[in-house]
Order: sequence, then C-alpha cells, then structure tokens
Amino acid sequence: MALRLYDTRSRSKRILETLVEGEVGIYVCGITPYSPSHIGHARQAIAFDIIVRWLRKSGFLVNHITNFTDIDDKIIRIANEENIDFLDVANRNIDDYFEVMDLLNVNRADSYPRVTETIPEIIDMIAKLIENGNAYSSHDGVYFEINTAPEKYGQLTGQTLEMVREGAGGRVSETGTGKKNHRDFALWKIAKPGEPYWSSPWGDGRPGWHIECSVMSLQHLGEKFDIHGGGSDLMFPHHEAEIFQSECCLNHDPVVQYWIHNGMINVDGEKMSKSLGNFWTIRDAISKVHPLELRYCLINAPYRQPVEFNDVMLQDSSSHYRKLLATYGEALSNYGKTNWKNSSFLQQAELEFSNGMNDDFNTRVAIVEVQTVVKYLREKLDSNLEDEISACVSWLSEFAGKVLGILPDDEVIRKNILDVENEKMKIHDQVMDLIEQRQIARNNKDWDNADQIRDKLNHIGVVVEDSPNGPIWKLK
RNA sequence: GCAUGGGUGGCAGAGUAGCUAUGCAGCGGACUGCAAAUCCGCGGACCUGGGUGCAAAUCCCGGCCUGUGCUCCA
Repeated sequence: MALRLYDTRSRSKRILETLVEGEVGIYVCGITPYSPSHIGHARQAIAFDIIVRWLRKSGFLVNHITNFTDIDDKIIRIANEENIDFLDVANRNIDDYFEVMDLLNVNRADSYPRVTETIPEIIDMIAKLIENGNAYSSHDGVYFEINTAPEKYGQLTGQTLEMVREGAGGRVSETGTGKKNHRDFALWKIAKPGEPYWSSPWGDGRPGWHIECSVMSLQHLGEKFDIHGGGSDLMFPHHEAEIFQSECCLNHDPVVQYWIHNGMINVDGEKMSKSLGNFWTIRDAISKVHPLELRYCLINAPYRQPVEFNDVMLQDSSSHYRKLLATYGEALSNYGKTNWKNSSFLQQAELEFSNGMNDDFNTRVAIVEVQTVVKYLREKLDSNLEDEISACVSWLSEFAGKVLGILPDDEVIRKNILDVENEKMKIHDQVMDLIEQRQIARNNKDWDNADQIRDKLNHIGVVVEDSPNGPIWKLK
C-alpha cells in the first residue's frame, strides 16, 4: 500500500511522490520561544516526529528542518518586563523546549535554524520581492502587496479577498500604518525606540512574522521541496503568506508539494489557550504522568483531529500505557528478542500497522495493532512459549518502540525492573515474614487475620496476589 | 457572516457501501476463602429529514449542533 497523506491545499489524500526519488525534504514551523512549551507544542512535535520516523522506516532519506522564531513582539515585551536581553528570553525557552522534547522521546530535527541567525538571507529575499514588484517600502516597514498576486489568495483556507476585506474591518490602523492595503503583510518592521534591530536598506528593524519560514525553507531545502507542516492555526495567515513570498520570489509554483497540518488540543471542548485559563504546559502534564504516558495520550487521535485533553483522559492513557509496558517489560526481561518475521500472526500485525500508517499516518490504527500484539503476547507469556514471546518483544520494539516512540530503551526498562527488584530486596525479609504468617492464617481458615495481614502489607506498599503457584507480591 | 473540519455505544476513538473495530468502563462467568491479576462471554452506536443503490454509519442534497480560522497562536 502506497503512502498517502492529506494535503491541505488540494483537500485530499494524495500518494506521496517526492521531487527526488527516495528522498523527502520536510519543513515544519517551529515555536516562537516566548514561554515554556505547552502540550500543543508537544502534540505537534510528536506528530511530526512520528511522521518523520515513518518516512524513514519506509526507506526515505529525510531532511527535517524545524525553525525557531526567536525574535517577535512577545519576546521583546517579556524581555522589557524583566529588563533582560530578548535573546535570553528566547534561549531559556529553547533550552526548555529541548529538555522536554528529549523527555518525550522526540528525535531531533536535522537542523533548527533561527531567525536571528538568518537576517542577511531574509534581507536578500525582501530585496528580491521589492525588485520583482511584489513588495514596497514605507515609513514603518516593508510590506508584501497582495494585489500583485491575487490569484494566490486562499489556497489553504478557501477564503477570498472579499471575505478578508469584510472581516478585517477597522483593523488597518493597528496592523501597520504604512500599508497600502490592510491585507498586505509586513516583511520588515522598522524598530520603535527600545526595540532590538538589525540594519537594512529600508532602515533599522526586524523581520516580519512570515518571511523567515520562506527564507529558511529555501535555504535548507531548496527552491522546491516536498512537505511543509505546522499547526492548523498557521494556515492563515502564516502559511498563505509563505506561499506569496516563496512563489513570488522564486517565480514558480508550487514551491511546496504537500501541506500538512496538525489539529489543536482542546480542553473541555475548546481550544487550549492562556486567556481561557485552560492551559497546560508540558511540565504541568509530566508532573502528573510519565512523559511517555503523555506521548501515548497525544497520539491516541490521528494527528489532524483536534484532541480532547483533560485530567481524566491523561489518567486513562496512563493506566492503559502501564499495562502495555508491564507486559512488554516482563517479556523483555525474561526472554529477550528474536526475529519476528517467521510469525504469520506478527506478519499480519505488521501489515495492518503499515496500512494504518500509510493512510495519512493513522496512529490510532497503529496503536490498535500494538494492543493486539500485546494481548497476543500476554497469552504466550501465560503459556511460556518462548519463541513467540521473543518474537513479540522484537515486533513491539520495532513498531511501538522505534516507529511510535512510546517504549523506553531496553536498558532503561531493564534498569527500572532492577531498581524495583532492589527496592523489593530491602523489604524482602519483612514481607516474606508477613506473607508466611498470612499463609498460616489462611491454612487455618482464619480469614480475618489473613486479611488484616494483607492490609498491613498494603500499608507498606506491597500488593499480594494469590496465584495458582502460591502468593506473589509486588510494589504498588 | 464567510471559510474549513467534525457529529459513531457511558468515555476515548477507527471504519467511505454488504463482514465483531479496538481500548477503558458496565454486566455475567472461570479462577479465589474473599480479593487482586489473568482469561472467557454479553449488552450497547452510527445527529436529523429526504435522495440514489439489491444494500448506506459509509455516496448525494437540505436542516440542526459543534470545533477551528478570518487578530498573536503548534
């Protein structure tokens, strides 16, 4: 089954045909680092992480670029409030981003270009746009003139020039007084007193919001590239502005072959936002559950769907995930891995998994297959079928681990199990003593006493399970 | 208002025409002194009104509800 992905511009799933056979260039709009990362950032990063992992798994050589917009109005405002350099604000939030993304098992992109390190190239592109007649300079900045390429309007959102004219109403004055038309957007903003600036042919200032992505994608992926991704809230105006800039600068279209957009996170049915007070940072979430449990939670819905997020769902995901990991860990530590390709059951599971992923990266379908294999593994564990168990471990390691990224490294799992064993060793004698007492009570059918001892064990964090082979105990 | 998605069982969420989605929860059972864990089984859904089809959750048209965008946003 060929890999198909939903392209926002054509509003349909299209088979992936890359510009260079066997290679994919993908640019994903990154964050503006003005505050610690929130779970919306996590969702996006995880979604594209899995997309890139799957492309690589499918044999493509992938070049994945994600940028940082490390200069913007909000960063400047926060820097002024704290009386520090704007780059300090950006850097501390970028550091935070990398830290939490590592915890979430998000692979690094191949490059993370930053606006502040791309100023000369940005100035070049603006100059080219002026030269081509698509942009003009005025007293407060340089603007892209929409009317020079009206046919490019609405390619991602279906909106027409007229709609925006009506919708925008009296916003002209707020969005740049030097504009000829309120729909024009800034390429270069002249600095106001106290703002950081770079010098340019049009005056000291800084880049507008959209230009950096056109420049960086060109710089890293060339005049045409395969996939451009980002949050669905960036379709308009950001990505449409990019289409104007890139295509008018390069004099050809399309520059981007496939546009893909991830859905937003909703809390209580509404988009998560600071103003609504329903805001979760990644650190908020991972203070409640393990980062991989959060990752698991965020890929429960396919990447394009809005995903509902709240405490209950986080806890649900967490408990589902723990069951999965417990089974995997038990099998891994006791049996190890072997080639899974001899198992027809696992071959079928691979096929279903792949069909799901090839259908616009449907992680929901992929997870169902993972659950199916875990269930199968559970059966084999109960009947001690060593070869099948090892094959399952190996399959899960490959698909749940390497593709979905929801399993910790084997060494981490083994170490955790070891740590738990060590913890158990510390209280081993005490527990065995109590269990022995309880067994005596049980043999005497003294259930009250037996249950009291069980409560006592529970109190020190030990759960006793009476298996057919006698009592086993574990830490809560 | 315009644009663009979506409306599936208690919850989450697949499924684009005929075949049990799946997981959690619920109910029943096995096992157990009772539990726990595990296993087996069961019930329960396709917003609404039309249309096309032998057959529609699935395609077409209308309505209703709802998310998002039209302003910074992942």
